[in-house]
Amino acid sequence: MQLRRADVLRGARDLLDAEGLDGLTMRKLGAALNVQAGALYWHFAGKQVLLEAIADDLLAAVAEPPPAGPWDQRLVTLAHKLRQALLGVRDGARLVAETFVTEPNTALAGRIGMRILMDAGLPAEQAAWTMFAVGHYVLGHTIEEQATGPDRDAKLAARAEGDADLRELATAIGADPGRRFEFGLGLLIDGIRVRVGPRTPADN
Amino acid sequence: MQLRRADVLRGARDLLDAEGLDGLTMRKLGAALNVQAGALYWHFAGKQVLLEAIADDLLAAVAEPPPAGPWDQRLVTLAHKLRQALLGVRDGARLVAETFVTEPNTALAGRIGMRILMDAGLPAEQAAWTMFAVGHYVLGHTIEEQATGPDRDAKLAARAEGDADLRELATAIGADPGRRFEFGLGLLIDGIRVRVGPRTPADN
DNA sequence: ACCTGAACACCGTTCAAGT
DNA sequence: ACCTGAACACCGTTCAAGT
Repeated sequence: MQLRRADVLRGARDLLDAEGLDGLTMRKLGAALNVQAGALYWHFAGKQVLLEAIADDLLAAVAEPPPAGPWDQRLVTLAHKLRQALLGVRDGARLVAETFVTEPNTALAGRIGMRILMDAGLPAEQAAWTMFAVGHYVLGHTIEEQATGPDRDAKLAARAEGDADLRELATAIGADPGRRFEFGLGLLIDGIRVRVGPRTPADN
Repeated sequence: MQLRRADVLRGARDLLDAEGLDGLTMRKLGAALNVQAGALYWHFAGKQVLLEAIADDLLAAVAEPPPAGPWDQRLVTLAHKLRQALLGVRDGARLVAETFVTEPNTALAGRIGMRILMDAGLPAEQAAWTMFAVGHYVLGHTIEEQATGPDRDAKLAARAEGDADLRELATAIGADPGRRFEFGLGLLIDGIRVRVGPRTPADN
């Protein structure tokens, strides 16, 4: 049974989950698919291209617009879908960060967010810049969230000895990432609201 | 003349600027310092440790608090210093993203931001979470900003054919990164203001 | 204390040759 | 059309041995 492009993609995702981004090598991927490493180059032009394909695959779920509703709710939904997409595979955020806006689906996600904000009354440029800000926040947050901290929290805690502020910081980073994400997203939404103007009853 | 730890660090930074993160290898670094690659392991336990040292070095400038003043102004100053620090070397943001909160100076920067916000009246946990959000935004933005787009803008522009929204997005990403950064930071600041409460004359 | 030389176990990528 | 085998030019890391 022959290898198809989709098989390579799925194998790469599995290997990524198992070994992390640094452990994902063409040779291991070949072995996992019972094929020589060189054979992969028939399906993908190079490792970089393969990584981009995985990244784009990951973001496919973000390519369709959230259901109608008030702009802030729609935007929150979009941001959550983006985070969930990045969390869909180990080191997903780092992977996307290294290929970023190149892929079709990233652009589509940006397009959708822009529409939401333009419908809310923002001019095109502001809408675009706002989406960049939201995207950057989500990406930064998720990279940190996925940074495997086997010793990370311990290291920070060790350094926090005798420094009340650092102790507080260490505790805060140990909190549920989902709630932290929500909080930061709320800051952005409130900031956007200042520019959009308060909701009117007509928005429903 | 013997090699000192600081020489290795400086050499690594120079090589990073010249070759980028992917081009920074122990062997090339050795060659640049007129030394065998193995010799570097006397000064640093491994490449990872060296990278972390560069990252921490980069963030040293952020470790001291901005001058007194209104909280929003101080926070903006801090965020700018952070961005400038990451821009201090090629791929600086990606580098820091891969080692993140582990380093002393990152923690110190967080501590400083926390103090600013607590002085402004925020409870400790909210102050910490707010700083994470600001940090994640800055990191995400700067990663994108440094993503060498030799073809990136061109790729996006090509895909934008016949899609007015995508064209708008492509134009917006071509804008001055500094102004884009400012805009997104402004969103966050405004969001924080909602929680801190409006400035009073006593803040000066 | 600091470095060399040489090895070990890996990489990504290419490409003739096979089927 | 799809893959093997084998090579090429690299990696990070270790470690005896030198000075």
